[in-house]
Amino acid sequence: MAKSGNKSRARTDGEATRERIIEAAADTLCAEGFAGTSARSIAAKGGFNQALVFYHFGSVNDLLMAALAHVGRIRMATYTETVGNLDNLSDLLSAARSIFAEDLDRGYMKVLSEMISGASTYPELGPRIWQEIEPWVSFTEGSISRVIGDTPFASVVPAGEVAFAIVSLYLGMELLTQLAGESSGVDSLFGGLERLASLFAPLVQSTVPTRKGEQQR
Amino acid sequence: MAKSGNKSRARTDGEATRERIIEAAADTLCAEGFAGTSARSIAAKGGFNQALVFYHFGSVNDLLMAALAHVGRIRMATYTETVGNLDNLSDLLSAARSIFAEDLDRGYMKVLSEMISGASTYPELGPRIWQEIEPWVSFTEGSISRVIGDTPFASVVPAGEVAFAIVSLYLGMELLTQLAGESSGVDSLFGGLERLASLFAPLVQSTVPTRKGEQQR
DNA sequence: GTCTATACTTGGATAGAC
DNA sequence: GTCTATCCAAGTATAGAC
Repeated sequence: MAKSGNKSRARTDGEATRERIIEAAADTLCAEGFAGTSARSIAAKGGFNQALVFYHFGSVNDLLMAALAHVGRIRMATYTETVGNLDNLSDLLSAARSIFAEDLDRGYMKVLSEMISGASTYPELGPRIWQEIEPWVSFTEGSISRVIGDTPFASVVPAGEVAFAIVSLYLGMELLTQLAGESSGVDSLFGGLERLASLFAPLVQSTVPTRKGEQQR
Repeated sequence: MAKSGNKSRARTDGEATRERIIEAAADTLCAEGFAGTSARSIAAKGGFNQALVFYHFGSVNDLLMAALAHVGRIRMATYTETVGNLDNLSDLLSAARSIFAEDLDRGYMKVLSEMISGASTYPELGPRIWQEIEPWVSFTEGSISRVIGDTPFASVVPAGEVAFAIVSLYLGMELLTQLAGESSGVDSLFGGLERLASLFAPLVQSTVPTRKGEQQR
C-alpha cells in the first residue's frame, strides 16, 4: 500500500461513487421513465446526495448518457460472445430470443428506449444516442450476413436495412410490450419465426448441416 | 345579444377553443417531446392562456390523451378508406408505404410515440394509450388476413402476432428514424419488401389474378 | 369562457462548510 | 469528495376578476 495514500484512496472512492451513480441512474430510468428521472430522484434511489450528480457528471443528461454507454458496454461484451459467430438461422433466432428476454429482464432496453424518448425534448442527445445504437445495427447486420452470406438470399436481402428494421422492431416491441403487458405475445412471435425458419432451412442451409450433431427440426 | 344567443355562442366558442387546445397539444408533443410538453408550452404554442388547459381538460395528461384520441380518429378515418379492402400484398405494401410517409409527415406517429414514452413516467396512461393502439393492431391483423386468407400461408402465419410485430416495427422505425435522420433508409426498406413480395406473388396469388376480386366473405 | 395573479412543488445548478 | 443550504427557473393547479 503506502503510496500517496490520500490521492489514490480518494480516486478509488470517486470511481466507486461514479459507478453507484451510474447504476442508480439506470435504475431510475427504468423505474420512473425519462421525465421522472431527476438528479433528486436518482440520488434518492442510490442513497447519495443530489449534488454529486453535478460534481461527477456536470449535468443530469450527461449522467444519463454515461449510463446508456455503460449499459451498452455490458451488453456488447455479453452478446458478442453469445452470437458472435453463429452462422445458421435457427441458432441465431433462439439466441435473439434469449437476448430479448435478458434485455427485457435487466431493463437494458428500457434504458435505451427512455433515452430515445428523452431525445425529443433534448435534441442534442439524438446524435449521441444514435452513436450508441449504431454499433448494434452493425452487429446485427454482421450476424445476418453471416447467416445468409452464401445463400441465394444474399443478393435479394439488403442486410443493412434489415438490420435497421430488426433493431427498430426490437425497440418497438419493448415499448408496446411494456404498455400492454404482453410479454407472452413476443415469445410466441419468436416461436412463429422459428417455425418459419425451419421451413426455409433447406434454402438457407447451403453448407453441410452437421453442427455438433444438432439437426434442424 | 339575446340570452339564448349567448349560451349557444359560448358553447360554440368553447368547442372551438377545445379544438385549438388539442391541436396545440399535438403540435407541442411533436416539437418538444413529452417531457417538454407542459400546460405553459402548449399555451404558448397555441396563443392562449395556460389556465384554459385545466378548465377544459382538468389536467395536462388528460389533454394529451384527448389529443392522442383525436389523432387516432383522424387516422382511422383516412386509412380505413385507403386500405380498408385491399386484398393483395403488393397493393397493401405500397399503401403501407404511403401511410408511413403521411404519418411521419403529419407527426401522427410522433404524438403516439411521445405518449408512449410518457407512460413510463405516468403508468396510469399505459392502459389508456394501449386502448388507442389496440384498434390499429386489429386493423393490421384484418389487412393481413385479407391478403393471406386463402393462401397456404394462412396456416403458418399467426396474423395477430404479425400484426403486433408490424405495429411495433412501425413505432420503432419512427423513433430511430427521428434519431438518426434516416428517412431514406425506411423508404428503401419498403422497396426491398416490395421486391420480395413480387417474388412471392405466385404463392400468395391463389385466386385468379384479376385485380378487382372482392369475392371474399 | 377566458384572463391575471398567485400558492405550492419540483428540479437544475452552485457555493461553501466539512 | 461529499454534504448542507440555497437560489432560481419552470411546472401544476386554483381563486377570483372580467
